[in-house]
Amino acid sequence: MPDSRLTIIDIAREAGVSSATVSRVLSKHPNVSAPTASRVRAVVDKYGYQPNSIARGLLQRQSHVLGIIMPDIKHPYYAGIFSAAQREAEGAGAVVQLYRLEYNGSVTEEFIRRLIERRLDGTLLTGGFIESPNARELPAVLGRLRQYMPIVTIGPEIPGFECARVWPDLPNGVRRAVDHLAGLGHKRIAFIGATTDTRSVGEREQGFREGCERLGIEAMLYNESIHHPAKGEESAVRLLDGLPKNRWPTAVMVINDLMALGVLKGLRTLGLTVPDDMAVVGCDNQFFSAFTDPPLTTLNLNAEELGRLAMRQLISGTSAPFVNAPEPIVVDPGLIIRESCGARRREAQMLAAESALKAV
Amino acid sequence: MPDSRLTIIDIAREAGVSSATVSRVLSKHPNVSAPTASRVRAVVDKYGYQPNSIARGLLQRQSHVLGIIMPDIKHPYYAGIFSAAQREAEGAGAVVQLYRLEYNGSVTEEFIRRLIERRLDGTLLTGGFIESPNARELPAVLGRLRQYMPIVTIGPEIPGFECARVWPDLPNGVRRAVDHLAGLGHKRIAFIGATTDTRSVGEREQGFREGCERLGIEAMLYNESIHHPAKGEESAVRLLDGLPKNRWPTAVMVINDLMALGVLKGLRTLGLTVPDDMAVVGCDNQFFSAFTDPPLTTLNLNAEELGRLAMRQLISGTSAPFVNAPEPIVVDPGLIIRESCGARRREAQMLAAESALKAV
DNA sequence: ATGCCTATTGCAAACCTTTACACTTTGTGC
DNA sequence: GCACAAAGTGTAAAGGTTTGCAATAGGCAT
Repeated sequence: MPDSRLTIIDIAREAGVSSATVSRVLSKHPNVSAPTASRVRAVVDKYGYQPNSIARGLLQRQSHVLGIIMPDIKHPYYAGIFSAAQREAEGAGAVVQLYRLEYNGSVTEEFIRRLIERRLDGTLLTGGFIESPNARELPAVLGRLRQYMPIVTIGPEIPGFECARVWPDLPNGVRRAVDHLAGLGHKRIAFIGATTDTRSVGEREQGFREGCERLGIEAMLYNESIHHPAKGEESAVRLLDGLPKNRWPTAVMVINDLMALGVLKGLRTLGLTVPDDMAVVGCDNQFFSAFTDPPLTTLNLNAEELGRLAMRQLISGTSAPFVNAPEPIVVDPGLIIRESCGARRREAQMLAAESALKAV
Repeated sequence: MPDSRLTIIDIAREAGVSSATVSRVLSKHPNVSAPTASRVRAVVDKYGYQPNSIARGLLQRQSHVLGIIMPDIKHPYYAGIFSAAQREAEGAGAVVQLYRLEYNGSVTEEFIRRLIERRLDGTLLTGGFIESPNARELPAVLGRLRQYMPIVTIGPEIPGFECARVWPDLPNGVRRAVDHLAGLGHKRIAFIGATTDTRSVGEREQGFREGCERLGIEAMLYNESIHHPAKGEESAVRLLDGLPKNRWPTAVMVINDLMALGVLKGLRTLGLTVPDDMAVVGCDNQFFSAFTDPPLTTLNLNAEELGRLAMRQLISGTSAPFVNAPEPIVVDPGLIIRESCGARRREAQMLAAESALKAV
């Protein structure tokens, strides 16, 4: 592989100039005469020479590589974040590396080492591992990482560690969904949450409780340990378990669309009709949510927007890395109203009644 | 940020040894006396020193960074590949970078430059851009890339360019699905494919044609330009368009599960029941496919297996980069039978009939 | 005491760029 | 003709590590 060992020195020799001049030509430095520049460029093109960004990075202490740390790229929520973040980085001439850290994992010293070693230009963290309130070591270990690179999180505030961050206003979003369901006449609403003690769960639950309380609605809470459609299917059963029919919830808010997908199937299996027997609201607005049966009403967390904003922060931070943490960016989730909550049907009925009235 | 500038020289000075000795301690080289080693380690721990992998990479001409080039990480098929590939790389102490290249993009000289510049240890390519039969420049441009790093593709053979690759046996897989539908009594089967001229489309279509021909079944082909559930919803209408009812297809094979999701919705809207009025078979076995209504029978392409195998090849290739291309690894897709094809229902009916017979 | 072998350590080159600084040449204004 | 500035180019250092080779010291056989 002759080409791959080709260095700037070889090009310089062939063009009859010094390596400095070649470097200047390649980086479009103005102080190069036109004839020299074109001679150099000819040699560069002839051999297809491409400078080694590793060597450049060493000298300039900038790798143009950004790390993204998240639990599971297969989960559409994280895929959305990653995708948008990658695009944003690409636009800035940088490239992203994925580091996986499990939902319930923790940011260990050892994990941090792997990041530091790479001398990244910055790191974007998101996932349960930065949300756990009892991770006492988190501020210290992240503080250490920050000595090497700027950090941005998509997550809640971390007590004892300030940094740039982006986060959806979950309590408000969920409250909005509860308001909507209440407006449709529901008096008993269930919430299928999670047993894991993370903020992204806690804030949803909080929003739900508050929303119900404010409206004097009966809040029924169920938690699941893992989040997968199959688990959602099971939890549909739990919703009614041991309750007389007149105490059944008439609506259910599900912690994410993946689970909601399972809940829909579970309700179907039980012979219940959505939204007539049970209204369902999900969370995430996944690509599949518009195509479930019935199409899912869901809280749009706007994963891509989160990813885009976070990466933008990170990129602007890399040029001025150690300023004080800016105000967190809060993204307000919007409710996407489809069929599963019954609002559309009701709208249609009202319209029909109206025109019937007119006809009389 | 004092720590971040800490070099091996500083550690060496503090420990009263040379940088060579520190390096040997850190890389577990045997020729270091126990007292020296522990003294060095103490200093390393004291400052939390972490070697700079950029500098190491420059010297060793190995970055332990692998590139993955694909169209869209949000698509669950690609997410599966990426996820599995990342895990495999992680297990080998390497890290992956994502480079996005649109479905219908082409591997340009400029794009290749960006990869070469990074001096990656290897590249995994997958997506329509390596499948187009009329991409005349592909062998040349990939050949150039290969001068710098080993290449593995998840894709069909590229005429004029040999490299390690992994690919599902699509014709055989689709034929298997057709056989299955024929076995259920279907005589007119539709295929919703794509207008794009890529091998992953062509091979499916080929398998479908051959499968139908062999069994004397009427093959009805429909192509869509883009693949999204919304488009699938539309294409459900096209399936019946202008046909007398007795000429309607009774089963449809859809190019992927995403589209199938839309087709299911479209059929529902038309008032058709799946699988009674129309059997549906998808392709990909996505996480949501088990939870559609009805659960989708689908051809399992095993994206994760593809990603895992490809990355494994790449990693083994990085140690011996320029050997002749090995035999391609062919993964045989399996048919996952759920409800949407009607086989389950039929099974149940036969069972019921049987026991009824016994009862008589 | 001599020679040889081994274990340990240090020296210095190499990896490939970029860039501050110095030098040469040419042009301009007086 | 001279001082000075500007433009173009080269030299060499720097970035942080690894590693071949040399050097030193100690142990052991002769």
